[in-house]
Amino acid sequence: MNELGQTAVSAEKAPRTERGRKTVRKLLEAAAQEFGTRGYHDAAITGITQRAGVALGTFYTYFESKEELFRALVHDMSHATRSHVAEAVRGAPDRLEAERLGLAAFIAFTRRHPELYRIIEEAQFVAEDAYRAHYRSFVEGYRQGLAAAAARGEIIAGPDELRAWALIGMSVFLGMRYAVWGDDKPAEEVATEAIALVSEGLRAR
Amino acid sequence: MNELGQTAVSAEKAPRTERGRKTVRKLLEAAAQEFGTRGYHDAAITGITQRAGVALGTFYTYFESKEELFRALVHDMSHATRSHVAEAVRGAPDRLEAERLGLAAFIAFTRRHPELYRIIEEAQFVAEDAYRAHYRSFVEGYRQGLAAAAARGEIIAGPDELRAWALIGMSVFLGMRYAVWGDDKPAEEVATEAIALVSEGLRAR
Amino acid sequence: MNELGQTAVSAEKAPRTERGRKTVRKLLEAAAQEFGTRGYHDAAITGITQRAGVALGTFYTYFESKEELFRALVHDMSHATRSHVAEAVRGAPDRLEAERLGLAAFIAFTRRHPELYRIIEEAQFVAEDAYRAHYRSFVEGYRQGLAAAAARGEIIAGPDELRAWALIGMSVFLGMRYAVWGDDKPAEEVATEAIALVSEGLRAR
Amino acid sequence: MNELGQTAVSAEKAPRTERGRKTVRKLLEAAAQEFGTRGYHDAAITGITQRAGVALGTFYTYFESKEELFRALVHDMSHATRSHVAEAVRGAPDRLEAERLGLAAFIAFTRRHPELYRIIEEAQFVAEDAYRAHYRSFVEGYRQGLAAAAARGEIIAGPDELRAWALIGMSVFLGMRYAVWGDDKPAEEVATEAIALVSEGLRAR
DNA sequence: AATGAATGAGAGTTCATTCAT
DNA sequence: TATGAATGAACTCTCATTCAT
Repeated sequence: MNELGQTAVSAEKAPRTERGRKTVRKLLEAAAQEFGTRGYHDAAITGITQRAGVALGTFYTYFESKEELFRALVHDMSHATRSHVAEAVRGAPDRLEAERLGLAAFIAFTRRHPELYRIIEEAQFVAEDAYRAHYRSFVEGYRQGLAAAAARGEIIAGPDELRAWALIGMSVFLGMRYAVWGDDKPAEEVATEAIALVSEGLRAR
Repeated sequence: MNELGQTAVSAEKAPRTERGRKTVRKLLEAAAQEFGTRGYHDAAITGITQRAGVALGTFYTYFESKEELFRALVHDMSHATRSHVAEAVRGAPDRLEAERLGLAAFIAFTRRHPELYRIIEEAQFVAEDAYRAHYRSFVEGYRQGLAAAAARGEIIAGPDELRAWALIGMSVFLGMRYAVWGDDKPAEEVATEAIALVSEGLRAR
Repeated sequence: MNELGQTAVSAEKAPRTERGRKTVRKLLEAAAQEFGTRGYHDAAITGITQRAGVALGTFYTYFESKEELFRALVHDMSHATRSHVAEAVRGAPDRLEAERLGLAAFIAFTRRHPELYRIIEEAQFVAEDAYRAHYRSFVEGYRQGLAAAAARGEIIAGPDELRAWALIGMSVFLGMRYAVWGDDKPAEEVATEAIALVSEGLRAR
Repeated sequence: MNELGQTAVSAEKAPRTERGRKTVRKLLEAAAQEFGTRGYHDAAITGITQRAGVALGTFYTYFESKEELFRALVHDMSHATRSHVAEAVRGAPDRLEAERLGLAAFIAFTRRHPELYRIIEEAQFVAEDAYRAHYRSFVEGYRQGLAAAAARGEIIAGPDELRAWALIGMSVFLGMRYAVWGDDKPAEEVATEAIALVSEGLRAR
């Protein structure tokens, strides 16, 4: 979440001074709170500017519209989530361990930033293209990871894109259940149990 | 979708004649269209009543508010989805085949009724309790199925609730990708490939 | 309040059977409750028909409109109030005692039927002509009483109409204060003290 | 009536600039017209904003709701009425003359501002607490005046609160009859005759 | 760069009244 | 006589956006 503000606001409205950059950052942080807790439609521009401690008009000094800001936020958060997971995975000895570490990191991150989860998921109904772009990126990275692992013989070969969607769907729902709705199971444990499922499979031997 | 109207509207406003029941049904069908295509917030009561071919006020003869109707719809659709899948699974020779049949049915159903998918998922942001109730029911049924199969020795034992969440998350995302967003892979094939993943696992042997 | 239904509803809609008359009476009683407790604008026709235990449409079998019913009620209640006071005054030995008895009766009556007070006063804003007619009748009777008493030498002569308005205004406000808002002083006492004021006057002698 | 705007609107919505204060004043004046001539329920927000020459939304920049504005108006007008009467009474040689001057001023004021009379009386049915507060204040001032006069020996002793209610009721009804409904008797004359009644009393001597 | 007053389209909701049964 | 479904005009209130200062 320290990545907020990375996204370029429209050239026209980009802040030109340090003071301006600071205001933009305050607005983005306030917006993440407001959208995350009240949802896109109940969020009010005045709510955002009040949280940010600036006047209403200031919002439009830096953003074209409510939706544009929301998109910027989705973009930032997509990046934040994906890079957080990628970071956690780095240096894993093999793909299955990478899976486990990535999932654990995702659960833990979602637990710390549930508003981020909400914003991304709500994008499905507010800025569908941004939502699709998020998951396409996620899937593409995942797919490559699986393909490389299969090539290395660490996992069995299979339809990588579909497997990526399946594994991401699994992760998202586990995040919803064990990070957003409840925290009745440690992130590590959630990850270990879920990865056991997809590593070994269900079939009795 | 032929189940619409099952849900009791508030006793106060329940229709007392056949004519009334027919009107309620028309409104529910119209609402499914309107909410499904435009989303909750862009959907307008006038849009619903126009589709239904009744006057605006008629809506309020049978429903307390836009949100109450939405909840009724989520409830109906939750039921429709779950019973459709349950039906498809009936008579499967074993659990893994049941999984495959259930997933294929879910994908196919979602392909036929994408508005239903959208309504349920949007409930997350409009009527969260109804959304949670939907997935809790779904998970509970799933969990029992897994527990029974494990007891029969058809699948290996494991944390059934978590496995249920994982498998449902997988299904929902595959439905989104291969039913709502695209139909570039037959439902049967999606199901077969996904179930192969969770049956056999990823680990190379 | 047992006088309800005296007023003829419009000839067109007058009940023709005993059953019909009973329904009209139920509606009038229900309306007195509904208007008296909720006020004219918050009162709903459905509220009246529900209290009366009849269907909505039945209302329009006997009344032209909400306002017509309200007028009928004001008319009935004006009559009820005035005849109740007139009754109490009958047989008083002199005018000042008649004043006292009339005021005590008015306060006691208002205490038993605050909804009646409210309906008449609200008529000022809903059916002003009916309101004016009520007080004109009241004043006219009062004026005649004062004129006769002055002729008999029981009270000093003076501008009778104005004195009637003044005495009625006094009574209405005492009713509001000591019957509708609070009952912290017996009706008899209120009457005795108020009549002492207008009998003897304020001037120290 | 030149006191409009004294009442603080909710801190949240208070105008922060001179321009804003002017707009609030325009709205209050327009509202007094609209409520006074059409009554609370027939008054429309658009009617108020049109009279004020501002857009509809501007109303909600400064007021929470129609009712809140009405309450603000009742508050202002209560103050205006009471201070107008208090002003007229100042410097009266004795209490009975004060009564006469106060009543004459009240009648004359009501004749100039009948909408004010209507707004206060209608408050009984729209904002009863504000209505009660108005008369409680009025009575309290009155009661103190009577008690002081009795202590000075100008009037005979008696139950001051009840006498205050009685005298105010008398005044209000005389205002209704001789200021709002008709002006067929000069205010001075109304006051002189009415005060004669309560000074000397009715009893023949 | 920042402010906050002003705008007005648009939405949900109410409810007296009508009318077919 | 009684029912209750259907109607739609009317109204209050919201809030993203504009703009003069």
